[in-house]
Amino acid sequence: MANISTLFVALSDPTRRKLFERLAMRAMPVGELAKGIPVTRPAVSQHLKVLREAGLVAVEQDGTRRIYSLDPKGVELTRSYLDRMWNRALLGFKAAAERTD
Amino acid sequence: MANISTLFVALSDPTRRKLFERLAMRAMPVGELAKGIPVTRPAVSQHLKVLREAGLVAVEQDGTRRIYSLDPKGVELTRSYLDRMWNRALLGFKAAAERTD
DNA sequence: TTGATATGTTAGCCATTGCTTACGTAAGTG
DNA sequence: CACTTACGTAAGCAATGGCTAACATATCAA
Repeated sequence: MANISTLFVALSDPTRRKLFERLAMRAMPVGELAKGIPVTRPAVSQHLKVLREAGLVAVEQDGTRRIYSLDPKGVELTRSYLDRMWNRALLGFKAAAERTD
Repeated sequence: MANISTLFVALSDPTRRKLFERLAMRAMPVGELAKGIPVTRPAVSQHLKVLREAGLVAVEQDGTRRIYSLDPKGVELTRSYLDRMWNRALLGFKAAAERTD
């Protein structure tokens, strides 16, 4: 799981992001997630698979239901990628400023 | 520019991410960016347009060349979105833990 | 102006992907 | 056991998107 590509692809779809945002509020089973989202339940399952394989959400079985929740792992990986790029840019700006002296 | 959708869509393509990463190292004109990337220069221009409209890179004209550089704005917006989701999840975990007591 | 350099834009093609419908599966209930 | 509930999977379709080739534009130099 969880290369950068998979993470950004997962978060690039509006429906998937909506699911992700609701799971950030609180853990939920698939059926409840499907309500209030204008796509069918199978579509939700497919989206959850993408989010899960990216490491952005986690599943826990409870009887016949599967409780999905936000997975810190994927969030952290995405954040660290952006931080890395940001730090690179800072170093670059600094180097450029010193060359200007 | 710069709704969350546009940002994640921009970063979800490997070629665009490669351009973004190189611009994080240092500012560059289009021609130099196109070298070392296995797509044609027009494709690079199209990708840069997407990154620019997302607020992830900025342009500055220098004669016939256009120098692209990383734009902190888009990076910051993406980071803050992830932080927001992460904080939501923390609140949720906390509330769930208190209900368990 | 003429030419060269550097870049953006357009049209069209092919692969990807998000959606629905239909089906498969597994855990509870009578 | 049969039945229901909750969910995942597969097939097929329509829309999106990234790519190339060809063209348009703009700046500088001679």
